[in-house]
Amino acid sequence: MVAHRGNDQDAVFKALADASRRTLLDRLRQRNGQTLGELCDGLQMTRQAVAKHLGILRQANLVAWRREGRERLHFINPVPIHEIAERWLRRFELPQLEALAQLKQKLEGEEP
Amino acid sequence: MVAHRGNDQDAVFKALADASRRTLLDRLRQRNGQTLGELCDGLQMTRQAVAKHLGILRQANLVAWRREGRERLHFINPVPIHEIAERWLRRFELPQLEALAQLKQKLEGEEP
DNA sequence: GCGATGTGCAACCATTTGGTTCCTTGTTCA
DNA sequence: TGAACAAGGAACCAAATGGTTGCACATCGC
Repeated sequence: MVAHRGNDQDAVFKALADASRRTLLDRLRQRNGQTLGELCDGLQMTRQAVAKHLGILRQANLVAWRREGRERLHFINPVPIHEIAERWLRRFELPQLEALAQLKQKLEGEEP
Repeated sequence: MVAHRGNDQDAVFKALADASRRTLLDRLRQRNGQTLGELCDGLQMTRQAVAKHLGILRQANLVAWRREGRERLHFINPVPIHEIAERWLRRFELPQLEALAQLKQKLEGEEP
C-alpha cells in the first residue's frame, strides 16, 4: 500500500522546515538503522524532543522504525524527498533562468 | 554581494514550508511581475496576510519586488530553490535507493 | 528477582506563526 | 482638489511549534 494523494507533500515540506530534523535525516543517511538513543547524541536537546522530531518525520513518511528488543531502530525513506524534487522543485529549474534575467532587468527599472 | 553562508538555506526551507507561500511562488512562476493585489485574488485571506507571506519569501531571497507608481511588482528568484535541490536534496537521491531496499527488508525483520 | 537501560506518554510552557482589524500614506485620475 | 485605489504599518489574537519535566513501562544482564 502506498497511499500518497499528493497532499502529504505538505507534511514533507513542513518536516524539512526544521534544521534539527534535517540533521536527523542527514545522520540516518550516513548510517541507517540507528536507535533513538544514538540519534540523540550531541544534539543539545532531550530525548523526548528528538522523539517528537522523529514522529514528525515518520508522519511525513521520511522515516520508519521498528522495535528490536528494547531499542527502536530508525530507517530513512528517501522517496518523498525524491518526489518533492521531481514534482515541485523541477518547475523552477532551467526554463526559468529566463525569469532570472527578467528579474535583474525589471528590478533595475525597465518598463513592460 | 552574494552573502549566503549556507545558513539562509534554513530561511528557504521555512519559506517553502507553507502551502500559501508555495502557491504564491507557483503563481509568479506562471506569470512574473504581478502586483500585490493580483497575487491576492482568490487566495481566501486578506491582503495583509499575503503581504506578510511575500515578506517571508523575500527574506528567503525567493521573491523580489520594485514599486511602479502606486503598485508593487513581484518577481520570482528561482536560484535558492535551485541550490536547495543541488546541495541538499541530491544527497538523498539514487545512491540511497540501496537504503530503500534496506528499509523494506529491515522493517520486515531481517537481522543486522 | 532486580537494577540499569531504552523507550512511551502526558502535561505543561514560551515563542513563533498565520491571520485578522484598524488606520495611515502615497498615487492616479476625473 | 479630492475621491478612489494600491500599498504600508502596527497592534492584537488563536493556534501551532519546539521544547521541557516527571513518571510509567518494557527489556536486558547479572
